[in-house]
Amino acid sequence: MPPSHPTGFARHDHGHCVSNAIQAAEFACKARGVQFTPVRRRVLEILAEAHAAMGAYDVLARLNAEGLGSQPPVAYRALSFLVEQGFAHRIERLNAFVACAHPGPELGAAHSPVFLICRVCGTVAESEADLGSSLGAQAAQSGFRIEQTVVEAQGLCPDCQVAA
Amino acid sequence: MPPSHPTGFARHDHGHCVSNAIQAAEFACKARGVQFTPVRRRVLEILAEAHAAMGAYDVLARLNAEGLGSQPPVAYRALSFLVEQGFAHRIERLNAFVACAHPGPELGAAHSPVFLICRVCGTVAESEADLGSSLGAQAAQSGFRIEQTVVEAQGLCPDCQVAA
DNA sequence: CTGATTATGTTATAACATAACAAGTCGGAA
DNA sequence: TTCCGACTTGTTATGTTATAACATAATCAG
Repeated sequence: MPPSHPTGFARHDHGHCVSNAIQAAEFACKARGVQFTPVRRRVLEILAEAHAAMGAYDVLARLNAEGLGSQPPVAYRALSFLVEQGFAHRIERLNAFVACAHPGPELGAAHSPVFLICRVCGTVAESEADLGSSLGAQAAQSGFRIEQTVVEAQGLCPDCQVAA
Repeated sequence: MPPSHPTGFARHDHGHCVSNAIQAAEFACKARGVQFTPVRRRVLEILAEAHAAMGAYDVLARLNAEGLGSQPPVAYRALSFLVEQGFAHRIERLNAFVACAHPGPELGAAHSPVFLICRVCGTVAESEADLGSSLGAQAAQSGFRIEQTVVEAQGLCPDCQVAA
């Protein structure tokens, strides 16, 4: 993917947002006493740079090219770690992964993100809309206790609407 | 799965709800001028009887046992048809399929269902909660046009909460 | 009947994911 | 220092989910 990509479909300084994400993750790892190893760091960088959903095998190909691992488990382990720590998210719909778009100091704090996926360009935006709470209330009425929510909307991003 | 399963986690007459679903689908297919072939009918029956999410290969195994097809594309084509027509839904989180729980005359009318997935027993309930509209409004503010929404919540159903 | 359309059968392979075990790394306790 | 234990990575093999591509058969309108 070329530089200068949308987050929430707005232009931004991309190199800056990548280094932000890495720093925030590094900080969070120290605070939690978990290791931010070279493979894990590099995978997060790759995701953040792409700024789009990437399949595990796409990530693996990049790692491989850099000598950081050549077998699927290497990529899946790093991705699982990043998802567990809240540094990245899995997009079920695409069998793919994206860097978390909210790399603040509270990175990884439980949030139930909403993803907007453009079906043309594949860009994924992480929206702030919090549906989890209202959904939880509704579900509680039927006696169901929600632990985790996946919300993924597919459609057309602003740019691709213009192009069409 | 054994008989007598929950919908929305409430007991109900299961045989009745299966035949309901089939009749509604048959009616809808006539109205739309599409074919409700034996394979498609049988796959919908299998899903409705299971009343839980089934993988494509589980469905295929059943078809195979009945001489209705032995190769993956047979199952995937039937499932795609059912999903397109709104007779069934795909659960992204599980890579699996369920019969639509709302087999009324307007079967397949665009609804953006919310699924409650029990992580213990695997039962899937289709909730009426409509988050799609509020989400669409939010997304519109950022210029994104939503065409389809997936909402899947994982947690504990009433029965499994008691058991725990 | 004929040709267009739609559905199914079949082979092969692509794409996604994990089990299981070996080997290396690193910090702290003895 | 040396050992141990926890964690991470390397590697092989395999399991699971999904589709491309092409051949055959059923259906239907004209």
